[in-house]
Amino acid sequence: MGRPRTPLLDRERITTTALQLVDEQGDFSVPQIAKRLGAQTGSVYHHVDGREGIVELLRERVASAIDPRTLDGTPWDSALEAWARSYRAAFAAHPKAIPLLMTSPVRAPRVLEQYERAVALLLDAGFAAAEVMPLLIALENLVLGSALDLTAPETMWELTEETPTPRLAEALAAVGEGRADRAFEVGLAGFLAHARNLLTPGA
Amino acid sequence: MGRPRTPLLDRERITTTALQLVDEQGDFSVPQIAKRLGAQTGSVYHHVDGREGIVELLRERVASAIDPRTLDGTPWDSALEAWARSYRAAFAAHPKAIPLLMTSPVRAPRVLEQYERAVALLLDAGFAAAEVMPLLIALENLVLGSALDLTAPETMWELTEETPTPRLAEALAAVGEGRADRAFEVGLAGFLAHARNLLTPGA
DNA sequence: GCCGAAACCGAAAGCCTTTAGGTTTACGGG
DNA sequence: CCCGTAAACCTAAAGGCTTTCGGTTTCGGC
Repeated sequence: MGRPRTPLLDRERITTTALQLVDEQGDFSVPQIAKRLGAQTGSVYHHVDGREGIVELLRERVASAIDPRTLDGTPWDSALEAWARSYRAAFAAHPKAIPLLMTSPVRAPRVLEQYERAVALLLDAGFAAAEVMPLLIALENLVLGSALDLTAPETMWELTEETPTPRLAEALAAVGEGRADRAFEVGLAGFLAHARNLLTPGA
Repeated sequence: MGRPRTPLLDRERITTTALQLVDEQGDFSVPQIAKRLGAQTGSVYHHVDGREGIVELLRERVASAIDPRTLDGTPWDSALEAWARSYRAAFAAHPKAIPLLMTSPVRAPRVLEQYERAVALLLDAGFAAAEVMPLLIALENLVLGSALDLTAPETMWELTEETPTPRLAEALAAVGEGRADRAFEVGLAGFLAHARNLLTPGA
């Protein structure tokens, strides 16, 4: 006991282990992390700001896969589309983490910076200040919502025989594998068309 | 002790108390419910299928405010729009319940029936079977996402002084009060336009 | 070589979910 | 009217979680 010769814990390893647990189970706990890293539960708290702090580390880790250069592209709508796709791909790589990340406020600097740049992109494109956030929020809802769908169909609707829903079952069967992807494409196309029309009506 | 002359607990009262707690705190626990109803924790489990069962009761309760007659309207796009607004209003009445309801599968018969009828509406309108679910999922994402925004601005982004985000702050200030509502309107308009164009291209 | 800081352990408080067995009351059939 | 069964509640407990606190050993800078 006492301080070990080579450290057992650090923020990197804690984050990696937490993400592994989330990918496997859809959730994590501090004792689980400690056990996998061969340490005691309490020791984790020396490196991290409580459970919420670990969630924030997960957010940074997942969001680090978003390519910020997409926001440098032109024209603005192509840049926004590329950003949305990169955003979605990052979260799609860890679909089970999405419920965890959607329900707590965004504190992570990396993520806030991306939004700062997205706001700048739209303002520079000529959107009114009051229009920008509604657009970005709508886009975020689209990205996260459709990424949430990636956690298997059964996760969202649980069809039972007591409640017959033949046409719902039919529609679910018809769309097949790429269900979540198609919902994303549908939503994204609609969003971009509407945004373009907002900027230059009837163009 | 023993069986009381007049019952302390039933599913109705448990649901109502749970919803009160969620409206106040954004969450509930079984001991909290029991305490408010003057019973012991374990007794609640005689009426309800565990914590998950209470969540499902909450879903039914909240969703019961959705007006199913909206889906009977014509034309299909007006009906869908009315349904989306009613759907959103129901969840907007209990914004803090949304994180709880978004992360667990839908089992509630009342809710499944609504989806069954929405599918029927779109199929009868002429949409291809494979198109229906992507559309409904996109709409659901829009409704729940923008309803989630209603839980106060601070809940979503926590701006700190260490990470300067002037233009994000500017955009947030510019949109002001009705932020979530505007995001919904923007998203809904875009969605409907896109759906109409899917059915009759270029009309 | 010393001393403060860092990293870990052990233990504990206080919450939670869920199950099990015991006790009293209500209700329906004989 | 009586009696047995089922319902509704309580007490108790197991096992998990988050978080804090004090103690112990090791590292690193001076």
